[in-house]
Amino acid sequence: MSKGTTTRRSILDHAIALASEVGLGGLTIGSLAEELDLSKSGLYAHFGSKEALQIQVLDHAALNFTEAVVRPALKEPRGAPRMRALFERWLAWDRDGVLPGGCLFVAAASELDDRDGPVRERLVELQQTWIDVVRVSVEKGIESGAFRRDADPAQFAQDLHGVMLGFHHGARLMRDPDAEPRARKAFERLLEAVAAVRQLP
Amino acid sequence: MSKGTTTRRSILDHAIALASEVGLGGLTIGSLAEELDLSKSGLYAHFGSKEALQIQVLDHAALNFTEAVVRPALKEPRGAPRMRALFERWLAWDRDGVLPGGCLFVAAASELDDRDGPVRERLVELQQTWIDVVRVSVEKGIESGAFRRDADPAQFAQDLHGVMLGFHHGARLMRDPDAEPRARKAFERLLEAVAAVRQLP
DNA sequence: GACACAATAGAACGATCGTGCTTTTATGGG
DNA sequence: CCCATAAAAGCACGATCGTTCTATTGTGTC
Repeated sequence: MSKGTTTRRSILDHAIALASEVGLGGLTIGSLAEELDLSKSGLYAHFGSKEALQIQVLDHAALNFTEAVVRPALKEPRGAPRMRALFERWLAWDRDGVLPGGCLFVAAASELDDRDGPVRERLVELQQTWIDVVRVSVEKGIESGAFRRDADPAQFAQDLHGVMLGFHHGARLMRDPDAEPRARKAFERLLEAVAAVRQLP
Repeated sequence: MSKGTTTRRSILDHAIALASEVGLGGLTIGSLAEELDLSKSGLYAHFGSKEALQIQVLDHAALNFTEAVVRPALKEPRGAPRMRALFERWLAWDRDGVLPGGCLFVAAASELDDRDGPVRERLVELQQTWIDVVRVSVEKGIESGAFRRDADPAQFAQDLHGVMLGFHHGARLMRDPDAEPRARKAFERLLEAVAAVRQLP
């Protein structure tokens, strides 16, 4: 791997950590360069603009997210186990992942939700694929008979996302130690609502 | 009302609108002054520091929120009607209130959730009183017999907050027109779960 | 209408922002 | 080892940031 790619990756690693705390807009070339013992211009040359840096930060975080949350969860069997893996791995990612400020996308979502431009558009794309992962997982659960035929996958996706955001708010901002068990309880109730009635043997 | 109080209020009105779009950190004295045809120093003199401005912005928004959401809802009868009023009025406040960027506290929460200092502390206080409004409303519902005795008010508060955040994400960032009906459905399910079994006459 | 004082303006400060240009240093294939 | 090229540094730019100071304008009171 060439030198440039190595340092670029190192920059992005630090950048996603920093952005998870101060937001994508709070990211500054100067502070990032200082943290990495690089010159501003040296760092800047890797991206060409702050906007390009922000987009690559989102992409880099999405890659990490896929590896840490999505891919392992999709190896679980369809139905409840897969949903539970998605949920539990997201919890772990937000709670004690590499990002000190928790899930970067939670911060980016409310930061960019009423701004326009390419950064917002990229975030929407990434968030849509995440929503789709959940939605499709529910659909597969229905097909395999684990979930009720009348379950609403899109509804489940929004509900689950709400549980996650409620957890993030309770745990991160309010520092409520009960936020996590409550999130688990809420998740289990969502799951019960879509679970197929067990066939008596 | 003295001149100073008038302009101060006008400043705060514009500031909460601006902050709902760009965040509390994105607020700048310069842009705010320009929008109000004031000099930077003239505006600045009203607050003495940006931190003080941010705190007053939060307080001002909380006052508006109480008037628009909490107070009217608390006039509704205990139980489901009051909960529904809290929820519906919050929806309206986030959807088409005076703030172009939606609920300011949603933006502030994920912006400040891993920063320290007096602004964060003030936000936590305000958010706690909101959470408490929901929690206590459930408790009153239990006392009045409208809700099950084994309902968990704190759990309901976090769940409801999650539904709201899920709606905000779906509607604001994803611009999904189905986010609102889904949020309503999620709310009704929360309500059903705590509703007392109806007594047969 | 004069006078105390509140409200606003004006100008400047050091710092930092994103960005461009030029030069130096490091890398790696022939 | 040479040398084209990649990577990084150095420096400067205009703009804007929050903040402070002093001066000017406005308001309300006896």
